Amino acid sequence: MTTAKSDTISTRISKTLADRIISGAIEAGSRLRQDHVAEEFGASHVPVREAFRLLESQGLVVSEPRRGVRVAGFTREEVREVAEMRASLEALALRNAFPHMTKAILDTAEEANRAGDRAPDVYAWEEANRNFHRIILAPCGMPRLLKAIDDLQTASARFLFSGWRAEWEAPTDRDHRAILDALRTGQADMAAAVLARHVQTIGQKRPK
Amino acid sequence: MTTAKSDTISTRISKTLADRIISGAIEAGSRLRQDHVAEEFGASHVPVREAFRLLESQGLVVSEPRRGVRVAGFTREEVREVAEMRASLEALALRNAFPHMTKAILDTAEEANRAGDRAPDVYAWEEANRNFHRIILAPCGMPRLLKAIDDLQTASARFLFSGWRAEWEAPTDRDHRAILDALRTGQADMAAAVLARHVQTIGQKRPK
DNA sequence: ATTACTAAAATTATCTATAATTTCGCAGAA
DNA sequence: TTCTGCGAAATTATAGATAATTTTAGTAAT
Repeated sequence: MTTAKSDTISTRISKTLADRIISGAIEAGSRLRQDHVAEEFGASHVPVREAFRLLESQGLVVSEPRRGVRVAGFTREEVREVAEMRASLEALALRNAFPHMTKAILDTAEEANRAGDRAPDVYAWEEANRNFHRIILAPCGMPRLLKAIDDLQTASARFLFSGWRAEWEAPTDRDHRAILDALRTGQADMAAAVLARHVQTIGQKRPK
Repeated sequence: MTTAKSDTISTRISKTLADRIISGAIEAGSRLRQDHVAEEFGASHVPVREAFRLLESQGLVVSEPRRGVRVAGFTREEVREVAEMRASLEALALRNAFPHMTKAILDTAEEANRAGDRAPDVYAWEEANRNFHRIILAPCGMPRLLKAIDDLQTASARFLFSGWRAEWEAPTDRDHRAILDALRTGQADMAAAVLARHVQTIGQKRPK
């Protein structure tokens, strides 16, 4: 949410646009015109083009050679694809994180989980949910994997905010607790299995 | 290898640099200076910057805000990471490709496999190997997944060419045949399991 | 009414120039 | 010798201008 301090103009533009795409402020399929974006941000279009490339690598826009970029659409198929990739990669990350898991980490994760329970709206809930996943996966120490998961989580969030899912229901939190319990009792494979199933359910709710 | 016809200058530059990084012509850790690259390609540095972003998204270079880009290094850890991600994602792709598998596809894969046997050098072998994997995974029809796998295969190829692995030994081909056999006899899970194990062995040879 | 063609407008991609930042080497002090 | 600070050179990042391509709109022909 908070774009933090990001030195270069391209990244600042990129993050702002990403927020808009994820929140649904810019709808899928609409064109992004570099001059207009540049003017809005008071910049030239060179950093805008680089921001577009950033967004492209996250799968938020698609770019055709001389025809500009447009916000990536997401069909039921694409949502399922992202969910399956997340399930696969998050399970992998969790199995690798397991040997480095400490009580402190699990406690922090539990706190993130509670923050989700207290969340007043879907945006706050999404942030807490994302934090929970990040906290339990980060100890794997595999940066490339974590980056990939992060991009997939962004795509998932986009889906979540799109209104396909009317309410963010409670079962997810139950899953989170089940994962923590499994980790606490040393059942790595069980935890990974629950996590994989948990992530996949995200792609199955409310087929529009 | 053949860069094909790629309209924009950035992509042409990007592909050429990618080839050099993969083949080891540019070694890990060395800086890429935009002016020098621009001069070599007879272009300005604007498209060069975009090419850098492309390479960054593939994980071939790392970029620090005002300090330029350098060729991504690969430690034993990173190689293992890529191998595990490949194993996980290729298994997922294969399970999803299975329902769409046809005899024609399997025959084409077998032909790619034979091409690997006939390969005169490691570069030709790598191309045949990559084709084999692509052919059996493409029917899954999940573009984002296939793109991710493709980038990981590129990283693997880099490792293969780096000389860590002295010779590209035969067991891989045996694995390929085992995968084809499992697919032909309808054992999807078996095929996926062999594929996952097969990919992981790539990261375990010759620890320098 | 619909299609095809042409010209104008808008937009993308690139180049050249400029500003800002970092790197590198060297001088001087501890 | 080793560390610190200053200044020049190199390099990155952005701006402004230009060329090339695509889109749009309007007109004429079927």
